[in-house]
Amino acid sequence: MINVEDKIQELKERCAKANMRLTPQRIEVLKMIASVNNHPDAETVYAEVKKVMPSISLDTVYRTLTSLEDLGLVFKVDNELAKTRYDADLTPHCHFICIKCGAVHDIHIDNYIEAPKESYDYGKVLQTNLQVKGICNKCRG
Amino acid sequence: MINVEDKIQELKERCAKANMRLTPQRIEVLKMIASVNNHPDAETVYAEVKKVMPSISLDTVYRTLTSLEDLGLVFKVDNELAKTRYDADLTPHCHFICIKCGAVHDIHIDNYIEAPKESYDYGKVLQTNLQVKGICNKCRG
DNA sequence: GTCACTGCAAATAATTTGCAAAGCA
DNA sequence: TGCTTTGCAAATTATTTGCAGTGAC
Repeated sequence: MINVEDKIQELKERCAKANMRLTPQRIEVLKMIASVNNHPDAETVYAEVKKVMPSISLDTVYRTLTSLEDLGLVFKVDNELAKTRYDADLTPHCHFICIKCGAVHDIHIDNYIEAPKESYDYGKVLQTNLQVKGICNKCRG
Repeated sequence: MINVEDKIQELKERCAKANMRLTPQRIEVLKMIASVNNHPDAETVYAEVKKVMPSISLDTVYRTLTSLEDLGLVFKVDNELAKTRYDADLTPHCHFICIKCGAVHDIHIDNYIEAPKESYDYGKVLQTNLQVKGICNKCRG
């Protein structure tokens, strides 16, 4: 379980470091995401935050989520890329995905990645993919 | 490297089994994806296939990609979900993602997932996530 | 011959952006 | 006070869908 207070503290520090302002909207959005254990989308975050801050707008939620990701406080689940890309290589593999520019690099690994046993409880397993997210050398400058 | 001819053979067999027709559009789209080693998006596939089949339309490419995914011949890279979802848990973890309904389940694992050494050549690593794709029990019926 | 598939055009839905006002540092 | 951020509304962009004609089986 995530400690929400710690998260807010992180936000405070990282905003200061990045010359970004600590607005009540950012606090509420982060608080919401940190306190649920599912993976809400922007609309869900919006609906929930609206309960305690009725004046917030959906586009601020979108912008705030982007800011929080830039600060490294939240991550997208399976959706770093704007456009959907396809791969015909079905063997388990590994991708490095840049969260800035969306570049995808194949990473070749010797040892086979196996799906955890628990996976099979959820349904039929078709593919496993270890994704490593970060900022690529080009975007780091 | 993927053997394109084998892929087309698979397509033939799976179409027959699924009562789907083996159209030249499906053959060309699959041939294209199987023969490149990057991860093209729909627009790129379209541009490339248009060279050998000028009459093909972009929406057929979209529909074909969906069909190929249903047949288990191609997979989406980091984009199974229509809406972007966010997660504030930054510890390496594991998700089961249903390619039909988009449901996301956390999978709890004991052994830490480490990013392959090669990852660090591509840039600064921020997060690792093992994703297991498949069809959840609900969608299997 | 039948029914799935295609191409066209129009619709949809998520996300982004320009701008003026507001508020954190 | 100055510059980042917000809310509003309008725009953008990837993707989807209805429909009539076409072609695989």
